[in-house]
Amino acid sequence: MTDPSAPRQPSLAERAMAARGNQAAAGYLAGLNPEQQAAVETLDGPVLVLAGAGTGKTRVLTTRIAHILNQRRAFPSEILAVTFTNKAAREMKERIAHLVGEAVEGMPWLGTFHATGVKILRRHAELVGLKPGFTILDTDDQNRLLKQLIQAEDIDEKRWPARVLASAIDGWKNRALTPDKVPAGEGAAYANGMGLKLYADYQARLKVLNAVDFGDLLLETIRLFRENPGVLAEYQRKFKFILVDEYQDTNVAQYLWLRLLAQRQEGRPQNICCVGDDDQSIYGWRGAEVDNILRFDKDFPGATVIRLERNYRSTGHILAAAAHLIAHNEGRLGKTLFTDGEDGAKPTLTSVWDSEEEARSIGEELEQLQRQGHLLNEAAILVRASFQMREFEDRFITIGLPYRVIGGPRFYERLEIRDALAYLRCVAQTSDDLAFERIVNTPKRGLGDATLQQLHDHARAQGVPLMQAARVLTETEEMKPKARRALKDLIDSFDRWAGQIEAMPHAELAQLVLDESGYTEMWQKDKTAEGAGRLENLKELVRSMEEFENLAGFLEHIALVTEARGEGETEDAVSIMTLHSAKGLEFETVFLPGWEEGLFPHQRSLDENGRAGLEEERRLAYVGITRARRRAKIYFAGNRRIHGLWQSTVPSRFVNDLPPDHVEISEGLGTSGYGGMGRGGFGQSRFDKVESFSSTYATPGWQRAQAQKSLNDAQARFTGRTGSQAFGSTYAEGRGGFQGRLTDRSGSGRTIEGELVAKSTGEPSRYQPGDRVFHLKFGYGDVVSAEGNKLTVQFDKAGEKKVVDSFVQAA
DNA sequence: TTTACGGGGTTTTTT
DNA sequence: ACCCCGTAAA
Repeated sequence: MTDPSAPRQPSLAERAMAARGNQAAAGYLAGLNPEQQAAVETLDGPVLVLAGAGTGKTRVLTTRIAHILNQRRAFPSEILAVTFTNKAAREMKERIAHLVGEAVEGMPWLGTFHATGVKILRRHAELVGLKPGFTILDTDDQNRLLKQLIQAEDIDEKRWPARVLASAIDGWKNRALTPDKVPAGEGAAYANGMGLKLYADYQARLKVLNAVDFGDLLLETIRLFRENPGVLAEYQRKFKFILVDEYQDTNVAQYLWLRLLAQRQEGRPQNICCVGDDDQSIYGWRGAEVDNILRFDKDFPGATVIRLERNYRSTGHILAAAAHLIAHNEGRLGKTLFTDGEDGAKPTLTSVWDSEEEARSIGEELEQLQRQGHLLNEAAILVRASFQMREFEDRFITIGLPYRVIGGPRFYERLEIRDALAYLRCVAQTSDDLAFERIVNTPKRGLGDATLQQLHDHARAQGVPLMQAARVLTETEEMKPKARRALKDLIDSFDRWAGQIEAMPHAELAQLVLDESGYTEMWQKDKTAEGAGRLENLKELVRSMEEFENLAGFLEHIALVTEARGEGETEDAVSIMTLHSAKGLEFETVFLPGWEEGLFPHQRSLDENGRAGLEEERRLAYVGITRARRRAKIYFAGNRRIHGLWQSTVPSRFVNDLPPDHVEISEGLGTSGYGGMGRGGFGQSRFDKVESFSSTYATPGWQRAQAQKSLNDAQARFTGRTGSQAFGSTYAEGRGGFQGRLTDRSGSGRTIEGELVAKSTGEPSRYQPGDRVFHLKFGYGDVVSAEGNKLTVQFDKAGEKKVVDSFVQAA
């Protein structure tokens, strides 16, 4: 192992080359610390860069590529750089462009594992029994295909859902297990031993359909390499340098894929550089093997290991808290982050009564920060599970605080988008059976199961695609006249559209297809909020197509990319997302709610993976804290509604993993919280007082809460609040008859909201009771009352909600 | 073709 | 408690 503090002196030749009149040379290395510089300049042999959170990982990766190019060690086309997500690939590309300009355009091998896999596979498709135009199935296609196979085997779909099998197959593929390699025991687990057979059937069916799923993009490439050493050698020679981002997230298949490409050639070790952080491995549940990073130097003997521990992101106390927390994990390579920066504010720890108070507190802290000039864009709420998001959304809608939910349903996975894409796939490739099946009766054309079955039978008998079968059958008398006419119309339409591919811009063609097929109309008839939203999405889809060369190019792109290109999110809004999707991001202020046993660490993680599960959860906590630059705010509630039931909860063990010296116990909302909300009247005996209403709260949750009082007192000891205080403010609010009364009491609370609202619009409400309005999230509804800018609306679907009028439009 | 009911599930997510 | 899905019945 090379001592990172003593970077290798460049050879004379290297220095001469570097001096070759390149001004940028000095520039790109200048701002690096010694370890980063070593990571950039150690070009020969295997290198593992253990990059802690916020230590400049991406910078090292991109600078290293710039350095390779600058040193003329390889052409841009000879560098393989792989990431996990498109987002990471995009970011890397942008940052390299920053360093080396146009040269990045010559880097065709910078991309995700899967995109790289497709690229290789398309070139050699015939060698693995595919045709070059093979389609890439997504999860949905996969499920429908599996469902067919399950039905064919007469297996009870209820007991053995297709998606369970899909995820089993996925898991096998993550571990590079082809049907012949699956351990017998595992193969038997599904449907009394049918699992393995179904997996094999599925693979056979994919071949017939000339299709692959995501897992195959890697597995088939591995097979290609193994069965064709010549092809492998070609790529091994081609890739002079290999760089891998987030190495701790690689699964077995990706690992094998990399190993094949990185095999030593002619006795020389390969120039592979993997960057990762074992402490940020949070995807074990989807097949990531932390082990890959832990045993890197065994896989690549003589590897240089460089640790990046100087953190440029967070203040001292935040780092100390994160470091102390993660130190509770065993089985890590061990890094300790440090900073030369200021200590800053200590992370805060706040105990709240329930999730509602949690949302209210965070909302008020956000408003307070905003008044101090803090951008909402620079704040994020990171939750363990997505159901936690709703509470925040509800609260923020009520107080009119702009927010953004990151990572909801993906654009291309939405029903309407998938339908639209299926139409386009059929236009582009008449043999795409899965796409055809999807839209044959969408919108309803009276082409039901019976017709489809007929098509299937014929198609299978003749060995032709469904659309071809349909073409033949409509020429005969075998079908009912009604179905026959409908089907004929559809086929004719597809012929017509396909004839237009060359003749008109593909975005226009898409619009034409959607309109003429009746698909647009189908959603226009749907008057719910959903319908309107879906039409919006369809418009967005057509718009986004313009960025692509042609229809085929567009379809290839979306098969690999699940996110829509983000419209410039310009509005200042707080982000709400899961801890998982926060990896790689950073914010000035980070709120970490829900630190309770069972939720975080999640019970299921503990149940299913025991100690390993716990450690992964703890890494998740570590990821959460290290997202913060200046403020990290941790919360735990004493009660939380889970699956609709109130459950009393115990603070997370991670709370106790934090170093007391670096954490500040927060008094909740300070003055604006208990006192400021005008509930001071409850005073010291708040608990007793509420208790006297206990008949009103004779819910199981409340009873449990009372039984839990001693536990809460224990919490209170930790938070420095008395037990009764820990019971918090408003159990009653939002529940039945006390709502009005407590709302009245909270006059000062309304003032806070009033200020905010006044700031945002300054106008009296444009709406009156009885007005029909539309809300993006809740759909259509009638205004019940209007008070300033705040409306109470009875929504058709979502029930009565308080919203700020700028969130709705007249309907 | 729509609607009503029952049943099952309810952590994290990419490609 | 709620939501999604699929099936059965109108």
